[in-house]
Parts: sequence; structure tokens; C-alpha cells
Amino acid sequence: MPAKPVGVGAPGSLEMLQEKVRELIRKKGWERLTEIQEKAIKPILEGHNVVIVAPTGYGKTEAALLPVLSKMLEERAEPVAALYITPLRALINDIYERINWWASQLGFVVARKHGDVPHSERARRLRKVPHILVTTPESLEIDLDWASKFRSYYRNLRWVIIDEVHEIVSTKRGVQLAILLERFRRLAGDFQLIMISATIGEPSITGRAFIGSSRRPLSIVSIDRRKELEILVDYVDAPSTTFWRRAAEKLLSRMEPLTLVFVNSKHVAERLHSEIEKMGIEGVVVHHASVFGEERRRIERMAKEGKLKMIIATKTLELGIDIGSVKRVILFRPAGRVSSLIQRLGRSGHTIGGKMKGIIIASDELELLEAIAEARLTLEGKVEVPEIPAKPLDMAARAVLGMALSGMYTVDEAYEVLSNVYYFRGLSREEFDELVKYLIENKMIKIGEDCRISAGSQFYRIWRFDAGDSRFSWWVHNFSEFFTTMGEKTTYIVKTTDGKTVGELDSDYVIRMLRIGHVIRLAGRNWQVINIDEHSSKVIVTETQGETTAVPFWKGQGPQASRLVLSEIEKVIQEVHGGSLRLPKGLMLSDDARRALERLMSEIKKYYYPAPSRDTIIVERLPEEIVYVTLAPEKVLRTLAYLVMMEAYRNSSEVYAKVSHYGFGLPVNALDFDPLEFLSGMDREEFMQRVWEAASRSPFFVEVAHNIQLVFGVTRRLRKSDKLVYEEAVRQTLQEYFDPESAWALLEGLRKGRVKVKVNQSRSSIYARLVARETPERPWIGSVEELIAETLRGMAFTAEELAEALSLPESLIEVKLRDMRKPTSEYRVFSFIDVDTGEQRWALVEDAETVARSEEFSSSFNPPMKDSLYMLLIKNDTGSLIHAIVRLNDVIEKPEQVVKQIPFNEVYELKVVPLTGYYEGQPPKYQHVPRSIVPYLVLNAATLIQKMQMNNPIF
DNA sequence: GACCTGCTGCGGCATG
Repeated sequence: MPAKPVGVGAPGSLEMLQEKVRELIRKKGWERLTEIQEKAIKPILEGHNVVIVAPTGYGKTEAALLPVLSKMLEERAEPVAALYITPLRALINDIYERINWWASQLGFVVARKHGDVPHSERARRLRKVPHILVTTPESLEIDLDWASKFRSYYRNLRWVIIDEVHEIVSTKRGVQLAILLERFRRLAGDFQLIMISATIGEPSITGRAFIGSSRRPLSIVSIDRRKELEILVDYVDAPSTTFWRRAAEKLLSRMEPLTLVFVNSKHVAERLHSEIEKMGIEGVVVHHASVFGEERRRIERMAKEGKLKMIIATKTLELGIDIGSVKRVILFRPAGRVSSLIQRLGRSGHTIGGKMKGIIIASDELELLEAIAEARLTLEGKVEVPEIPAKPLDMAARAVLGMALSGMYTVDEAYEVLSNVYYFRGLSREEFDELVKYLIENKMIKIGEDCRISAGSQFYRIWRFDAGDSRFSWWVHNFSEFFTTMGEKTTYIVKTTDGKTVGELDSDYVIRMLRIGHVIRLAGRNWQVINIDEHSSKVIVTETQGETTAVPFWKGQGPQASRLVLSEIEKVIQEVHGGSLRLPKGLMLSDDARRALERLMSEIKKYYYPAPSRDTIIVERLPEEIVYVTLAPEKVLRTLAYLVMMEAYRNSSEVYAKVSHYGFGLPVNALDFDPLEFLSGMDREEFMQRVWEAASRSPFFVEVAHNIQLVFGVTRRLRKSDKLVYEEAVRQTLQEYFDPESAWALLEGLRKGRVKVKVNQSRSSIYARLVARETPERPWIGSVEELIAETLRGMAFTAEELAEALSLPESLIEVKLRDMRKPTSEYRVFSFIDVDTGEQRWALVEDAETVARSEEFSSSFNPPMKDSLYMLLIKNDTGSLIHAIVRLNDVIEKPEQVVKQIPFNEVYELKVVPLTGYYEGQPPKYQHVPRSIVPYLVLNAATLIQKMQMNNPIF
């Protein structure tokens, strides 16, 4: 898009550019450069690494490009002299054209490369090597890892420009790119790096993420446009029955073509659009990732040609794709982050001296407060600082694999690359060596005689050249997929126990919501979930006549509020509870918003409930749930809620947690302890241990593990014994979804009295009600086996009792229990006879001693006559039979002697025959018994036999 | 936990 003159800036910097470049600027018809373009010239010409910060549409591309072209002329650049990296294919095509206009007239060749560029065009770059290449991080990785010929031209690399860097700095794509840049530095030396970003906090942190071992000074160039900004906060005032209609009317009343409406979900985009369509309005379209690509391009073209009135879009239109002149931007519901709000507002065009207006529409009272908080921060120039991932080991593994493919690195050199990358700050050589060892053991890499790393056989089993569509396992991938860090979205196949396919479910829904025992409706029938296998992405069901339990469908609440937004919300709440709200210059409220605010204030006054803050925990009893209201990031409150949930889960599998940044809630019925007492009673070590356990049992862990395990070469279900990978998956789960340190600090505050507990005796507050509306989160159960093992822990149950507790068919439980006896089972069980009732009971092998000594069951392991003799008939799985004669006293006093007499680790069948007294029944029999618990079973058999003998005294 | 993004190189041979 053409950069428009703004008429500000340091006069004279233009003169610093080469005459040929200035000539082109005149040819383009620009009288002046924009402020940001002027400002960027000097630091770039001086050879600094530079972060350019400005909103979309200010000509940032040229701000970076023109000085670089000037230097390219000056230094007679050789191909490939410059790289231009952007995260979107659509942006590449846009920018390629723009760069080409300038560069070709200066005698430089420009090329582009991404997955959609036709082969003919790709092949051209070897014959006619470009001076400037425009590409994605993924395509670049392919060049470095795999394109052995073209790679050599990168020795001439002198300039790298990264566009939209705020989009990737906090993601794994950012880690990937930072590693690639460091590899380029080994190849080409200390090139100059220019990063282009939308408004973000602390741009120097973003800079640091990518500058690696570069020794050039880092400069930040930015413009401030707060004074040009006006934000109107509006409100949809309607009962739920007419909400969508009124929301659509509201949008139309605010429309000024072209208007861009940002929503937080595809569902809402479609919902609003259908309502507008019903009203007979034309020229309004929907744009999100599930809209077919061609249709999206068509919409973008029509917008550019001025043929549309309104686009309702999700994040797809947040990035700098050119859609022409946008007159107005509306956020339907707050964005949760200031950076996102600024980025969205930045999509609207601007005129010299004119104010830029944005509108945020809230749909309930608390959203209204959030919208005000976000608007206030924006107008005050505050914005989130991006978070930089720390030491993601899967990315380290991926980097090693990439370097292995290139065949150019020794282990020492690979470590040197990573140790220069900011994302791997603190990665010790020991940790790295452990990783390399693991990768070698798993045959992902091998080390040659020349000490260089190359890819191993397991790597090529996973990423195949010929995978095509014939994927028979979830872990088989096409070779090209190795180069992207994004996990794929999968669906779960729903099958019956006899293998018939019923349908499919979205993996998000399965992992977050669906649990064993639930009844779902699919293809017009009711099905009970028997097993969920996240490894093979299958849900096993059986048809049931039972009613559908109310399994709610996915209804996310939208994006999470950032810590910055949250602390501003706290201030807004305090002010509202105090009866007066501060509105800075540039922030306006619509009449509807004003009325809603007054209503909220009068409700607060009438019921007089306490204001939530980060220093109070307000306990509120709702009919079903107990809610703890406090203000903290969702991750912090999830940490506390999960600790309580996992503790309650010991007694009730019906437990769940509801989490929002206003507090957390738990079902009253599932709690037989006081959560706050429980939480504040732990020491730090126990707390951290429990958080670790809770994270590993959360649905989030399943997703993280699934996404990272392959680069370590683990293709089967991840187990605890895969220590390195398992622990990394827990660590990343904790980092992304939990916040143990802040949660611990909150508990410390509670203990020391800084955080006060209050009980809301009045009507439940608007905050507690919001928490109660959240979707429940539940512990993840990987399989029925795991579920049974969890239930059995420390106890012994009959199959019938288990079936009752788990609400699953008894026949299924019996089949599973018989399986779980076997040595191959992850959770090993055994059975014994409950001598008091005659029933067969099951327990975990690891609990054998506990159960045998427990108050409830010791009578089944305690034969009255301890000097009697018994013969043990012991078979192993090959049919070898041995027998041994034991005296009960010895079994009780020296069980290890008995164990030693058995020559097999695994007993296939154990029979116990009495040698003392008359016994006419079948000898008790046990199958699949590990040698170590034989003594307990001998005692159980003897107790049973003696009881029968006493009941039938024959002499 | 809402949304979004990405994806073989190279040489040799046949054909028009």
C-alpha cells in the first residue's frame, strides 16, 4: 500500500540515502517520507540492529527497505544479500510486488518462496540467484536444512528484515526463527537485523530474542500516536432472547463503509452475519480461517475495490493484509489484551490531523468494565510486554534434527548455536548432552566418524518422503511437515466396541470436555463412552438406552485477559464500587453504556457486596458450587483450583473446577474438606509437588505431550518412564496453563494476613455468577485402566462396586480387570477372596501389603491356625510346574523365604492345597501373580480354607 | 484456551 506523507520527522535524513533511491521516491510521487521512515534511516545506515515499531499502514516496509537498498547499492551487494521474512504467505505476495517495484529499478533481482509458489518459479532462483528473497520461517528452515545447493549463496547474506515480529516473538515459530538466524550468522557473519513490529511493550526484549550473538548495537525506532486516538465504549442492552438481533442493529447503526468488525470466535462472526442477512442488508461478509481461502482472497479484493460495507472478521484480518481504506473499526466484545486492541484499531485508515476513532461493544456489565480498562490503558500508552518462552526442549531437539539434516554440525557446534539464542538462556551443556544422548538412543540422530550429526532411522520412519495420504499411524508424517512447528488439529473417530465407526468428534471437545462414562448423542442415537484413547485418537462407545447426560458443547468465554488488563480492571472495579469512575480524555461512553454502568453501580450499592481485588478472597455459596472470588490471572487461579480438584478427586470422580480471572468454583457435593484450609496448610515443597501432579493430570498435558513427543522420537503412548520428554511436557504445561509461583505468593499472602478472607452473606455477586457460568474443567483420564487404578488406589473393590462408582457396565470392568492382572499392564492388579462375604475383590499389586493389613480386609489374610501345612502348586506361562510345601508361620514371619523358593518372576497360576485337616472343595486358585505377592495370597487361601473346614467339621 | 499461521531440493530425462 502507498505510504502517505505525514509531514513530520527529522528533516534531512532523506539526504542520507543514495541518489538512485531518492530518485525512485520522487518517481513514486512521494513528497516526503512518513515519520517512521525518516526516523529509521539513520540507525539503519549506521549498521545497527533496529526494531521499527509502528501501526499498520505507516509504511514500515519501506522504512526498513529503502535504507537497506541504499546500502546494497553502496556496498555492491552480491546475492543473496537480503532476506525479508514474514509469517504469512499472503503477505509475501503483497510485499514481493512492493519490493520488486523498488529493487528491480535498481538492478536487483527479487524472488519469493513459500509452499504455494509454483515449482517453475522456485527452480528459477538457482539459475538467477536473487539479491533479495521474501519468505517464511518454515521455507527458510528448508533452505538451511535441506537445500544443499542454494544454501551456499547465503554466505553473502548482509541484511535480514523480519516483518510482523510481534506475531511470532512469543511462539515456537519465534524460537525456530531465532535458531535459524544464529545458524546464518555462522554461515555469513554478523549481518544486520531489522525487525518490524506493531506496538508492543519493551521492544528491546523482542529485539533481544532475535539478535543472538550479533555484536551490533540495538536501536528502537517508534512513533506514538496516542493523541490521534478516540475510543467509544458501547453496550448492547437487550435480554438474551433478542440479544443477537439488537447486537446486529447496533453494528449497523455504527457502520460507515468500510467498517471492520473484530470478533473473538468464528461462531460469533457467523451468528452476527446471519442476523444481519435476515435484516436484508447486503455488502456484509464474514472472514475467518474456516472460510475457504479463495473466498477470502475474493473478499479482500472486493474490499480493496470499495465494493463492501462491512467485514466481520476474527484474527485473520489483524495482520497487515491490504484491504484498502477502512473507515471504522469496531471490536465486538473486548480483546483481552491492549496489544490486540491497538493492532485491531490500527487497521483503520487515518487522515492528517484527524482523530482515529475506534468502538468497543460490550455485551454484559463486566465486559463493560473490561472494555473501559483496555481503552484506558491504550489511551495512556500502556501495552503488554511479550513473554519469551524459556528453554523449550522440544525446540532444542528440533534444532538438532534440523542441523543433523544439513550434515554440517558437530555436537559442540550445535550447542554453540543454541547457547547464543536468547530463548535457550540457561540451557546448560549437561542438559544439552542429555538431550543428545536421548536422541541417539531413540535413533533420531547418529554421530558419524567425522563427529558430525546426521539424521537417524527413526527420524525417517516418522517424516517419510513417501507418506502421501497413506497414513496408517498418527505419527507418520510427510517429510515437509517436519519444517513447521505447529501441531495439527485432529479429530477423534468414534467407534463401537465391535469396531463399527459411528462418527467423529473435534479433538478440542474430546480432550477438554468428554470423559469416560458420559453419554453423548451422535448420528441420532445415544452412546456411552467406554474409552478415550488419545494415542490413536479414538473414542470407544457402546449404544445405551440411558438418557443423554447433559454434556455441554464447547462454549469458550473468549480470550484471556492479560495481567496488565487485569490490574486495570481491578482499579476500575474499585472506582465503580466507590461510586465514581475516571474517564481519560479520548474515552467516551455511549448512552447505553452509561445506563448499564449506572445499573451496575446501583446493584452494588443495594446488595453491598465486597469489591474483588487481588488482596481478598470472597467466599460465596451458590446453589451448586462454592466460589472463591478474587482477582488474578486465570493461570494463577487454575493452579489453586486444580490442587483442590485433585484432592477432592480421591473421593469423588464427579469433581470439576470452573476458572476465570474473577475467581474459581468447585462443586459443593464433592468437597469434604475446607479448600482454603487445605491450600494454606501445605509447605512449599508439597505445594510444588502437587501442582506438578495436577498439571500432568490436566487435559492440557495431553495436548502438549501429543505436540512435542515426536521430535524426541517417541511414537507410542508417552509414559512417565520417558522421563526427559514427560517432564518437558509437564514443564511446558505448567508454563502455558498454570502459574505456581504467583499462586504460591497468593497463599503466602493468605497465611501472613495480607490477603483477607471475606464471606459474602448477601446475594451472590455478579463476579461469582460469572465464574459459575464458566465451562467446567475436569481431570484427564487416559483410559478405563487408569480410571480403575485411580479408584482402587489404597482400597479393594468388587467389580460390581467399581462399575457402580465409575458408572460403567460391570461386564466391561470385569474384562478390564482380568487384563490388568497381566504382567504387561501399566497398572497391575490382583484379586483375593473376601472371606467375610465370599466375594472376589480387586486391588493394586503395589497396595497388596496395605490392603492385607487394613482394618477392613485383614480378616481375609489372617488364618487362625498358624502351624498348618500347605502345598503350593505353581505354574509358569510355559507350563512348567513346581510345588512347594509351606508352614503358615513361616509365610507370616519370613515371607521373603517363600518368595525365594519360586524360580519364576511371574506366576501364571497359583493353587493352594491344605495338607492338614479335611477339605473337600476345590483348592483356591489365582492367576497372573507377580512372585512378590504370593505370600499374601497364600494367607488369603489358607484363611478361606480354614473357614470352610470349621464350617464343615467332619471329625 | 479464543483465534491464527506453515509445509521437499535437485538433477536428469522426455517432450514439444
